[in-house]
Amino acid sequence: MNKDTDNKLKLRNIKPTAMRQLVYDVLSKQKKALSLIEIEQQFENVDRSTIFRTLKTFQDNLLIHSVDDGTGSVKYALCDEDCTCSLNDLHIHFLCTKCGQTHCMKSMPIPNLDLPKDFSFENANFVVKGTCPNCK
Amino acid sequence: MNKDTDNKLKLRNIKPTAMRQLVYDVLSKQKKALSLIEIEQQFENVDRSTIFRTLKTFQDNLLIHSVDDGTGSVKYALCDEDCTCSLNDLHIHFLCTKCGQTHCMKSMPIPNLDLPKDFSFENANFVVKGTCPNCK
DNA sequence: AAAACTTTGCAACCTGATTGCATAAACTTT
DNA sequence: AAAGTTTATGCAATCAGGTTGCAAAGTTTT
Repeated sequence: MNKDTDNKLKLRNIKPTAMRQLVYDVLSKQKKALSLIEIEQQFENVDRSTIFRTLKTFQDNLLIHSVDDGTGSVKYALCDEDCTCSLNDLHIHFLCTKCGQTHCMKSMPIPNLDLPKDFSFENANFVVKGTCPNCK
Repeated sequence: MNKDTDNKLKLRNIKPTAMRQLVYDVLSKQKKALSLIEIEQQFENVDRSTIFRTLKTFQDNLLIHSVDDGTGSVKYALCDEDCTCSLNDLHIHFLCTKCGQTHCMKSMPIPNLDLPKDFSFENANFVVKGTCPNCK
């Protein structure tokens, strides 16, 4: 029962159940973004749908954001504490084609775009693929 | 038996079977990118796996490119005639959140990026979401 | 036209995501 | 603190898109 985790959840108006604390802790221990399955594998006997719903709750409350990196499974990563999941918080994600890890490039915001007339910008998913420093 | 389609396929070293001509024609009639399922629905009695393999052949031979727009189904669109599916040919795709259509923004190349040291750039998928002119 | 290769159709399967429903746990209200 | 209400969890089942194995049909080569 981690007091710190507890607070992080409460700050986002998420009732800190045991399950949620566990999932939060898994995410916070990782620098990379994790898939539902990867999170599931961190536990022995936790049901997939529970984690699924936990992640949904987290995402609805802006505690985490998701990335579709094109590998077929959506990845999840903690947001920064001041994140509101709005345009300013969008950033590039990097998928290493060797180790398969997906990194949040929080220092690289999605670039500004001049969309053609009458196209509106709401959101964006920008995934760069290549080799990460570890696999170089 | 369309002579023109026939040539387009041959130019890419694809044997122009009836099936392939049909799939090509469906793609060329559309401005937007189409999913496997959407293509399947254009026909009465064509097997999904055949279309799947047709698309694979097309993609292997650089006749089409695919986009993962995050909707859960990969979309396919014809490449330009001079496309080599290399970095220069990468462009932004736009997913309209109202009509669900995915457009190739061929006039909008993927912007240049300064990746942190030791990250290499191989490829990128940049999908912008918003409202398209039709749905405005 | 026989042999060799390619394409197609069918059925089956896989994986990740998602839902329905019943039980369990946590809050509320009296 | 008991009864009632809401919320969270676990299990089983389902769904959708993607993908493969295999045999039949169609092509090409010899």
